[in-house]
Amino acid sequence: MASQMRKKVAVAMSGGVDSSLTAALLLERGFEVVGVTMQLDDDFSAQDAKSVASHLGIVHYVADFREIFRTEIEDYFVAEYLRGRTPNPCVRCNKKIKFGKLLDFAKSIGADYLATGHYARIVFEDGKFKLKKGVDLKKDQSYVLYNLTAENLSRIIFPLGEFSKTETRELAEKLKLPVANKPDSQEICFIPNDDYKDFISRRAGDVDALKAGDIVNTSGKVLGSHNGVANYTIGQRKGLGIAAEYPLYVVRIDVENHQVVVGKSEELFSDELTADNVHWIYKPENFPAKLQAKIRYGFRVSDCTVESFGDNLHVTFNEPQRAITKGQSIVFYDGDELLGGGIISGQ
RNA sequence: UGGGGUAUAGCCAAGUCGGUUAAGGCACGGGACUUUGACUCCCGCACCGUUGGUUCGAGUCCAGCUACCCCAG
Repeated sequence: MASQMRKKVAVAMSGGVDSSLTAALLLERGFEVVGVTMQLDDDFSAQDAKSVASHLGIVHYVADFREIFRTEIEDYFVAEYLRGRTPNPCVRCNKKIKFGKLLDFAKSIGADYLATGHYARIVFEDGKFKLKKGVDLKKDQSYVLYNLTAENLSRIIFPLGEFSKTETRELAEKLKLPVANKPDSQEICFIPNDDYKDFISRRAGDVDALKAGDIVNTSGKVLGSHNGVANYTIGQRKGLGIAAEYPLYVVRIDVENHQVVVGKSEELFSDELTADNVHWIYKPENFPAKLQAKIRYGFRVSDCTVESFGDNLHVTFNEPQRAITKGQSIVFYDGDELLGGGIISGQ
């Protein structure tokens, strides 16, 4: 009888500790677990994931997402930088790939759920699934998940949301997972050598945004030169090469004039911004709405007032925010619950 | 080619009445942090223009040289 069948869950296995432990935990909970590793580029190895899968005795698949990853993530990543913006590829990948394409794949192989090693929680409360911050606030990854839908939440499991990273490692050790001591992944997964500027120039070729120009202060005085506006981001300090009395930061990127504008740290603050590409898991019933928001991953939340204008949002912060950056995501919370977010379009 | 001034790390700049290890900031390099880019934090980074001299001892005094700056021509 089908009703006697165990629930089947597909676990996104990167080969790291988090996703490996995720699979192990779900197995312990009695799920039928299958592992899926996404192939995102040509230089790819599912070696670790396969060895973990075999260690756990589960079926393992490789899903070839190279093409969609290239067009939806890599191309987007490059295009945004060329516009003088700073994209967050992980946010988009979660939307388009992990909880888009991969979730579809999971369904296609008959899985009831998709599980990942994210540090965030899905809680059933008040008759609905809510996305909440991970218990370990230092490690909380809910920020990159704001594009999930309420419907998605009912099909996703984040077993690590209740754990701290240390607990994860200890458990992985205890379960003798082959990757228990593997270092955390970092940087942009599709960029080798950690050199995203090189990646952009190789992909973009000979374009204006990669041509040299002036670095100027807010009064327009030329202080130095840069090798392409696409190589800078708001709030950046390193790499300007300009000796001054105080540290200089990028305060504006002027693609039109090929200029990078720098100024003092104080000049980076603003208490408002606009956002588009807005997505609500649960849209507030009334606007303006008093919420908390994060301007970037790994940052603290700040109280703010959100107004909605058609497809756009206007956000006013109680406290000025430093280095509001176009292309980055602003994510809204009501306490521990993530309600939605959008992409910063201006300030 | 008369007079005056200054010469300390890539840049700016402290260096007392000469005395073990030459402040600091910026920049730069390395590391930590990090499923984005950044920020932040930690560590590193000078034989004091040059040549002699005076001193137990000189970046710190004296002289020559060199460079630059200013005022005069």
